[in-house]
Amino acid sequence: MVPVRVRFAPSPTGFLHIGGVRTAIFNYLFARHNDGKLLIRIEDTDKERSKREYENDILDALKWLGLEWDEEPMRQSSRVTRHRELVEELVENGKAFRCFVSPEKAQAIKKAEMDRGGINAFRSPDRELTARESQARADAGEPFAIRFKVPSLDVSFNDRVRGKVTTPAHTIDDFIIMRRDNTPTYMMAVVVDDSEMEISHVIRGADHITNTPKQVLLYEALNLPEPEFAHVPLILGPDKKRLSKRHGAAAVTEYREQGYLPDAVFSFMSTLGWSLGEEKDIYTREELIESFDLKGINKSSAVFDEKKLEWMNGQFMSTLSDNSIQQILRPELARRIEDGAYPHGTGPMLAKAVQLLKTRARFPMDILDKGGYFFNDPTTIVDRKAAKKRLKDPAIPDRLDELAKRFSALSEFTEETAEEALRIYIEELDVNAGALIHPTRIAVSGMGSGPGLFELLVALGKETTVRRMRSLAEHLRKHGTPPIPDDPELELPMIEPVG
RNA sequence: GGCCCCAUCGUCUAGUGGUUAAGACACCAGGUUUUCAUCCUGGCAACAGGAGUUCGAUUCUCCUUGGGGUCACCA
Repeated sequence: MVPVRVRFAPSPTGFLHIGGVRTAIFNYLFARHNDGKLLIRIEDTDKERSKREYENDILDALKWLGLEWDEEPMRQSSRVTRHRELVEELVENGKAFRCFVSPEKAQAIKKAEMDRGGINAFRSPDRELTARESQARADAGEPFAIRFKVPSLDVSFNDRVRGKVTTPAHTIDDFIIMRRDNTPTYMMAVVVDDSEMEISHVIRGADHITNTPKQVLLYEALNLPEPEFAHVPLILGPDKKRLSKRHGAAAVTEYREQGYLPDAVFSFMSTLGWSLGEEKDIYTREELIESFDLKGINKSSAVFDEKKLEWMNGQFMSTLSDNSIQQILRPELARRIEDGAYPHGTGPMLAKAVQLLKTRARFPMDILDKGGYFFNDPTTIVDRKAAKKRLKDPAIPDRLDELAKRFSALSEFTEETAEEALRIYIEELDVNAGALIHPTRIAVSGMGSGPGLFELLVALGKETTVRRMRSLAEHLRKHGTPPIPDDPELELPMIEPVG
């Protein structure tokens, strides 16, 4: 049994895409499950488009997801000498040949074949040039690329996901293995590198499926053992088109910025297109490593459902300790205090905000974004609907004032005493509890919904509660309407430092 | 268009030659005289179509349809 060695081989021509991540995850899982190695190979043979910044982005994204690799990442460009050697070898033993046909001409030949409805792949007119003539033209300085001389036998390989895949030889072009500028192409480089890196299993996207027969041909010509192949189905957008930048946040780093937890993304992507056959929705990293198997990979492509990812993020959030959520939020909170968005000295409110809001939040940042009232007096009521519905009774200002007065008189301000005070008052008024509870919630938080009222009041403290209630009462009396934002599109409450 | 691949609720998936075809997300309705963005309960909702094999097909075979991939001197 050969040791398991797999590789993730991104090309640094763009940011790491959420679809690419799944391939990386499958490779990682397969390696860990089998006590094998995961290697990274940067496929940068396209000098024009490869950028070092993308390379860094990709590596950062992998680290963020906890996809630790073994051995140093390798750059394919560092191996061109070796690639050339083997190209040369293929030319010498007649398995590849110099092709002097210009790119334009080759293109025209292919187009002509297609136009007449032909089914034959490109066969270079130069494939049967004698060695001597070929050499002579090269010596004369005529530009050439090197093409592989595709044999006439059909090619097949065994795919661990789809089973046997067979391709008729006449559908495979005499493909280029070295360009006219003397640089080896991807097709040549992958085969040589996978072989020399001793890759046991090539796990990659299904978009590579049609490349595989060509690579198999190369393995045979080079007399190298083939790895196992597993082509995982592509991920689709909601429109059933292959997932791409057009579908919104596609770069992994964007998910990180949006507040997705690495474990949630990891778990979600793992179970997209793979399943164990049991009714379980959420797996931990350990469980995934424990049970991952190529057999569980589906044949059909899957649509990426961001709503479900969001939900899962919420699930993972609730497994996090208050402390680690605070940890995540602390830098941003510090920034907001620095910017003056929140007053100094409000840092300690973070613990309370996290405690009360974490089960309701799907992203850590929700706690800050929707819980600004833990740090600041609300000056407007963002939830217009709630404001209109809950504050229309003209008796509300007086009631808020009266309740505030009663709260203020409490020697101990606890959930029990606060609730008792409110209950007594509603009984006196002979109204529903909601008639007082909702206006109070809006007064202290500016929101129509949130944590249970009494725990919220206690978390904010008596002083703050009373102040905010009186402030809303005053506004209502003075203006006759709730302080709703002028701009109906306005989403964030206007913030003013606490006086 | 050629070639390759795929096909169970809107989405992700489970499943079997005979099942009330299961779960999750989403959605809807309740659980509230304390909201919802948490939690609980319930509901809606699928075997693409047509032949064939079979006592019996969602399951096996073929065709059709639909979807995807790929057809670079990119990777």
